[in-house]
Amino acid sequence: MQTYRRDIMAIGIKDIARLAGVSTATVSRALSHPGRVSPETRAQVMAVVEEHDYRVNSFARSLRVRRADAVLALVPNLGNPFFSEIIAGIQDGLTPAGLDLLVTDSLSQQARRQSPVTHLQAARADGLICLDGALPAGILDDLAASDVAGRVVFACEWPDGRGFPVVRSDNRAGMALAVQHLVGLGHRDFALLTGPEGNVLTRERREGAEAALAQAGLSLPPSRIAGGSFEIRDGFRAAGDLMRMPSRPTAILCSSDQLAIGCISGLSELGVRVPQDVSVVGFDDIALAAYSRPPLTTIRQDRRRLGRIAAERLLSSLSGKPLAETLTTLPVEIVVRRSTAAAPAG
Amino acid sequence: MQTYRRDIMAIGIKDIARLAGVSTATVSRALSHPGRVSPETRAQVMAVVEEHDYRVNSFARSLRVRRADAVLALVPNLGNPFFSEIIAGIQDGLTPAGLDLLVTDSLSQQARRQSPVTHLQAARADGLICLDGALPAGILDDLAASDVAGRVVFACEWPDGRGFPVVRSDNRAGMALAVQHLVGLGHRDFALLTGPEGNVLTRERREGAEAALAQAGLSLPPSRIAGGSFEIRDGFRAAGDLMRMPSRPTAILCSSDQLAIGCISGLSELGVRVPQDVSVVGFDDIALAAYSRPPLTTIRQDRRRLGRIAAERLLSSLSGKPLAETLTTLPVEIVVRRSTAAAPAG
DNA sequence: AGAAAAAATGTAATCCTTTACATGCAAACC
DNA sequence: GGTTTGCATGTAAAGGATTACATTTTTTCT
Repeated sequence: MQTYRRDIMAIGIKDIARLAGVSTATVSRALSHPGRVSPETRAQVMAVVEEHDYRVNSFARSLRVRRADAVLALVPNLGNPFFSEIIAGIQDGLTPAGLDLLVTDSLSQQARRQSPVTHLQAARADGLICLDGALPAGILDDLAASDVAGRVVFACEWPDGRGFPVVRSDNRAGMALAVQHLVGLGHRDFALLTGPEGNVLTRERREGAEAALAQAGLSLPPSRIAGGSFEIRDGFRAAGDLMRMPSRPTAILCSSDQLAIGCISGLSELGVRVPQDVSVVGFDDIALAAYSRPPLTTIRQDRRRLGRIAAERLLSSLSGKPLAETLTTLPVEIVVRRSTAAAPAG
Repeated sequence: MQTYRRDIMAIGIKDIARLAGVSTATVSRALSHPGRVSPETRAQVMAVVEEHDYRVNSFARSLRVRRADAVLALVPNLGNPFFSEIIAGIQDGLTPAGLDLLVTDSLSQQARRQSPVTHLQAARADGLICLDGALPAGILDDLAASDVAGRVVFACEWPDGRGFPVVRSDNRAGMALAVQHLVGLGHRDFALLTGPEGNVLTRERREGAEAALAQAGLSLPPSRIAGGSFEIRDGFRAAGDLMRMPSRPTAILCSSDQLAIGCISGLSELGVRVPQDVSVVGFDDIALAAYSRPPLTTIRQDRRRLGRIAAERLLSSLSGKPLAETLTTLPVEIVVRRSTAAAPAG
């Protein structure tokens, strides 16, 4: 329990009013609606404001105007650097509108046994951008409740069949691009490294891969599917599992760059050469992808843009504009580097 | 300019009071000081609160108690994943105390032409954890002003000679560890990849390297110092520069893992083998370090712990406890992997 | 010049809680 | 039994801004 108390406001609007010889209403107007006071008065007020370095108390202001001018971003796990770029994009989208950004992760929310909805209900944030598609049903019910409807958008990940507005990358198309690239190089024998069970991205990327393979007359037997998280270490582990199989794939589709890098690391340990023996493609195009050894062929998704668009969507939803479309799908592209090559003969 | 306005609070303390048949004072006490109301009354109030899912309006509350229950973290650049782990640590430190976390980066602060001090003065946050050691002098002056004194702590980076409380890793010792390791492997010819000019970490790590080399009777001529940022691409570039020199170093000290990974990537492009021809050591031990090729020998700093301790320091400073020490230096350790080996003969 | 319209400013209510102080009432004491 | 003490609760005053409405001053128009 906190016990401190700060004299946060040394000086208030009343003091400014007194010093400038006007009423508090005029001070308020001079600051928020400069056009509605005479130039002389404004100058006079501003001089006093500057001199004393006065700032409006945002609590009093928010209380009165019933607006927080802040948005909450909920990340599954703050420690995961994957999200930082999206957060930066959200910040980009919020800054021009003058909104602040609050950040929490699902883990610490649970630790405090509170739902992100609390923040909305407690009026601390005007809206929520949720990067966690795996929220418990109870929380999703809360989010769907009328009093927060129109104040939530999901980005990157999303929960199924709930009808929330979503901004995401085209995960299916991404995997299709990867498959087409590899098929073009003569690969016929594929494996897939998936993300965590139950995750939407895992599912979409798997389905995208399967659809594109089917199109090429190929299929993905269960024995060729490994993974279980987006983390490096599971890519490393999965590489081992895959190579222990009697027949080996020549191409490995990874659901994240981290998986791909771990996978390549694991393959190297086993003496398997990338791309001569096995081609590997990642997903995301994180900064390191271009500099790992070998440089990683991957699917680029513009995470920063994704964050920015999510923020913009939320903003327009907050200002009452109906959303043109509830599902926004951003294009992805393939970046061919050197972790993929023609399938080995035989 | 925002124009929306939300009926953020559907239901207020007055409604709860009416429905429970008590006064607002009693409702408030039932929620914040449960011991000060009779068990029956409390149960009755709680029932109504639960039923209507009431949350106190945090603005009204903060206005009254003059406390935000939130802390602002200022990052140089939100897009840089290096900071995510520190942020997670800060969250860890804040959560038990029930404080929220606001995040901004220096870039968007500048874009909005406002200083982080604004947030403190506007009472939006009780304290500031600053991860940016390169703030302009004007802002540092503001931070040093009496009304925010005791509400700021620097973490990871810090400004020089200002006397702010700082939590940091032992950068000098880290570099010394790296040098000793390499000297032990027979290396005599060193190069250093530095971070951005003017950065404290750049300076501390350079000085640490130079001191440790001096101790071993070695030195670092200016021609052996390259870099200029912590980014991968500069590591890549610097590798090229270094290898174009008439005589080549056998060991490269990098001021970040990103530099090291870029450097190894650049060396590989040039056909220089790591660690057979050149040993490379990084700094930070980011997640990828263990899985890059070759796995990176590096200096581990516990970023999460650093964030947590910074948060705890701030918290105790906010509650008026005088800080035992203004400078907290966390230990680092060397993690030997496979990017370092005995110096090549001759 | 006088009336009407527009602009500038002021007064005071309002946003929602918390909490100092007052009140009432029951238990504890001598 | 009559004070004293202590608990449970209520009343009402902050807390610092915004803004509807009222008022005054200035401009514009005929």
